[in-house]
Amino acid sequence: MFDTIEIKEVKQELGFLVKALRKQRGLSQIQLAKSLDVSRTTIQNLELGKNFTVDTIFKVLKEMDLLSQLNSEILQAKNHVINSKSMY
Amino acid sequence: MFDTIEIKEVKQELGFLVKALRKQRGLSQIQLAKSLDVSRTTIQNLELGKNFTVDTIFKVLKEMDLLSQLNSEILQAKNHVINSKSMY
DNA sequence: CATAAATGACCATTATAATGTTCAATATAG
DNA sequence: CTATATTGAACATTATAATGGTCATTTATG
Repeated sequence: MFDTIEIKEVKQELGFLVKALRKQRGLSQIQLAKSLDVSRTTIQNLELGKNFTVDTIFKVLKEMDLLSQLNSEILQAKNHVINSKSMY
Repeated sequence: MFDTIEIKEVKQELGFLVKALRKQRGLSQIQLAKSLDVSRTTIQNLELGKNFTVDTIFKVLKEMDLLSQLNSEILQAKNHVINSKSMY
């Protein structure tokens, strides 16, 4: 019913987002990698939708000033769970 | 200025969210792990805010019917980048 | 156009996430 | 309370993400 979307597709979309954010700031993969203290290969794999760790994507989001927003949405989702009765 | 929040803290919050979602559905770590085809240790590390891969958290979000929502927010963020002029 | 910069791809090595197990501490149920 | 289930912790092993390098292709620049 819900979430027929594939994990692979979401990873690819996330990669496209990172690439767009990076280009918006006029950074090359090497420049971004250095500022995050990761390798260019890691940035490349992230942008191409391969598997990667939350540390990697969170470093990017923090650099792009999006980490606080994500945290807020996590807290919001958590409160939603707490305030709703279980249907299970 | 922005995003003084720490990566470690966001990982912990994400772990709390997963734990809340799991308990809402009345599942044990073992039950969730089996349904996602991962080990209990992986679920445990996720809930305790250790490092983990996007595959792991995306499997959880898909099981909890939250993956489509995340994908929508990624697309929204991407469109926001595209439609805004670069300040850099 | 020519030249330089950036990216995608590939590969060997290293670091670490994932697995599977055991055990003590907690929480839950009877 | 007692018994059972669940969870946090620690560990060795395995799988794989991260690294650093090269090279061909693509993209930007003069």
